[in-house]
Amino acid sequence: MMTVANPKQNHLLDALLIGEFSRLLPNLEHIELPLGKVLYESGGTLDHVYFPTTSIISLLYVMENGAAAEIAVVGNEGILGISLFMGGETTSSRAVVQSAGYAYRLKAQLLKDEFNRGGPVQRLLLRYTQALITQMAQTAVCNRHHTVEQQLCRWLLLSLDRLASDELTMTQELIANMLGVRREGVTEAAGRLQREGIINYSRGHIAVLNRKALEKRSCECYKVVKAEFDRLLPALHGIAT
Amino acid sequence: MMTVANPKQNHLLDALLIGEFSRLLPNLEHIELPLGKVLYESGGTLDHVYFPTTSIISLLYVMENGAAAEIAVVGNEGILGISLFMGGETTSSRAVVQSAGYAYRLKAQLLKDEFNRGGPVQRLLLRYTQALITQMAQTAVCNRHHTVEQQLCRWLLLSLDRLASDELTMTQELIANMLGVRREGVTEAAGRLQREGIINYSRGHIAVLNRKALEKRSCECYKVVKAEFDRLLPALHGIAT
DNA sequence: TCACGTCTGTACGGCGCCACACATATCTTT
DNA sequence: AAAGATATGTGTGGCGCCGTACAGACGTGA
Repeated sequence: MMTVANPKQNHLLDALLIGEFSRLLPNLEHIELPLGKVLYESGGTLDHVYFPTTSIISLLYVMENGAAAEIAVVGNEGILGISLFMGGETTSSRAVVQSAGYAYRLKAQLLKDEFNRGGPVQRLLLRYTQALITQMAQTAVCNRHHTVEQQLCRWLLLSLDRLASDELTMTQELIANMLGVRREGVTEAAGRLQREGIINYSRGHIAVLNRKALEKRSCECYKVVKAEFDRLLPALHGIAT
Repeated sequence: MMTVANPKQNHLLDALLIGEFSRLLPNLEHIELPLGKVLYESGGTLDHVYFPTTSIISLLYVMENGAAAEIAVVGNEGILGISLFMGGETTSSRAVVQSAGYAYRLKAQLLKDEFNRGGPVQRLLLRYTQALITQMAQTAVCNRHHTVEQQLCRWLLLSLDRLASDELTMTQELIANMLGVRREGVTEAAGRLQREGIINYSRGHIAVLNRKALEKRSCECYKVVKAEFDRLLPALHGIAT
C-alpha cells in the first residue's frame, strides 16, 4: 500500500520544490502521524509546519464549554501551519490527525525565511491560504443551512479526495466531533446511506460504494470548495479524482 | 457628527501610512457608501480596495438557493479586498454595505504593488488577514452552537465597535439576512432584549442602553474575536471602546 | 472462552428554529 | 387626511437536532 516516501506525494510541496525551495529538501523530515495526535493546540506556538502525504489533519475550533467544530481539513493538497507566515505566531485552532498516515515536517523558521523572500513560494502559499479561507467560509454557511446528512456527505467526499482511496478509518463518534453534532445524528444519517447502498461501514471502517450518489446527497459546499481549490491551485490537480 | 475627512479614521490605513505607503496618499479617494450598496459580487474581480471609516461592510456568502450568511465584517479597523493580495484575483464572497458611511478607496493595482514590495506593509496586511480568518472560524462555530439571541448580541457588539457609537441604523430584516436566520427569530430575540431594557429600537434604529448586559447575553464569540484583533493589531487600538 | 471495552442502533421528550400566514404599528407620499 | 410602503408583533404546525438512556453487536485480550 505505502510506497517509498516521496515529497511529491504532497502536491503543494511538489509545486514548491520546483524552484529555489528545493534547497530545503534535506530539512524535510518524513514522520508518522497516528490517529488523534494533536499537532497544534489552540493558542500554542508553531515549531513546525506539516505537509501531509497520506494523512489528513482537521482544524478544530474549540469553545470554552468544550464544544467544537471542524473549520477546515488539510491533506495532501496543502500545508498545515499557515498562521506561521500570516504573522500570528500562534494558531487559533487545534490541529488533530483525523486520518493516520505520514507527513513531511519542516522547522517553522525555515519556512518563514523562505516565505519572506517573496516570489513564487510566497505567492503559492498565499494562494493556498486563500483556498483555505474559502473552505472556512463555506463551512460557516454549511453549519447554518445544511442538514447533518448533507454535511456528512460533504465531509466524506473531502476526506476521500485527500486520501485517493474509497475507504477510510473513522468512527461515527469521531465524525460527529468533527462536524460538531451528536454521534446519534451521524449514526442515523450513515444508516440511511448504508441502507441505500451508498456506503458500507462497520466499526470504524467506511467504504464508499457509490461516489456519484454521495455527491448527489451532499450539499453544494463540497463542489464549491473543490472548484475553488482547483481554480486557485491548478498546478496541483490530483487533489481529487 | 462627521468631522473633516481623514485617513486616520481607518486604523489600518493609519498604521500603513506611517511608512513608505504614504506615497499613496494622493491616490486615496474618499467616497460615500450608501446602505445596501454591493461593492464586490461573488466571483467578480476587484478593481479597488476599501478602507472604511464610518461605514461597515458585510462579507456575505451566498448559496445557490439564495440563502446567505455573513462570514465577517469589515469596519474602520480593516480593509476590504484581501483576496486581491492573497492571489485569487476574484473574491468568493459578496461585500455589502451594512451601515452607510464613508470609506477611502484605492485602485487595486496600487495596493498590489505595495504589497509585493514586502516589508511592514505586507506584514501588517497579512496580520489583518489572520485576524479576519479568526473571525470567520469563530462565525462557523457560532453558527453551529449558539442561539439566535446570542448571535444577535454578538453581531450588535461587533457593529458598535466599528462605529464608535451606541446606536445603529439597521432593520431586523437586514440583521436576519446577515445572520442567515428568519426575520421573526430576530424580532423575538430583539423583543426580549428590549423588554429587559438592554436595547431600544424602532423602525430601523437600534440604540444600545446597557452594553454590559449585552455582552453578558452574547456568546463568547464576540470577545474571542475582539481579543484576537487586539492581539494581532495592537497598534490599532480604538477598534472598540 | 469469557469478560470487557468499543462501536453502533433505537427510543423518548424537549427545544429551537423553520415556513407560512396575518395583524398591527409607524413612516412617507400625495 | 388618505393611501401606500415599510417595519414589527404574534400564532400555528412541523421538522431537525438535542440530551439522555439503554440495548445489542462486534472486536480484543486475559
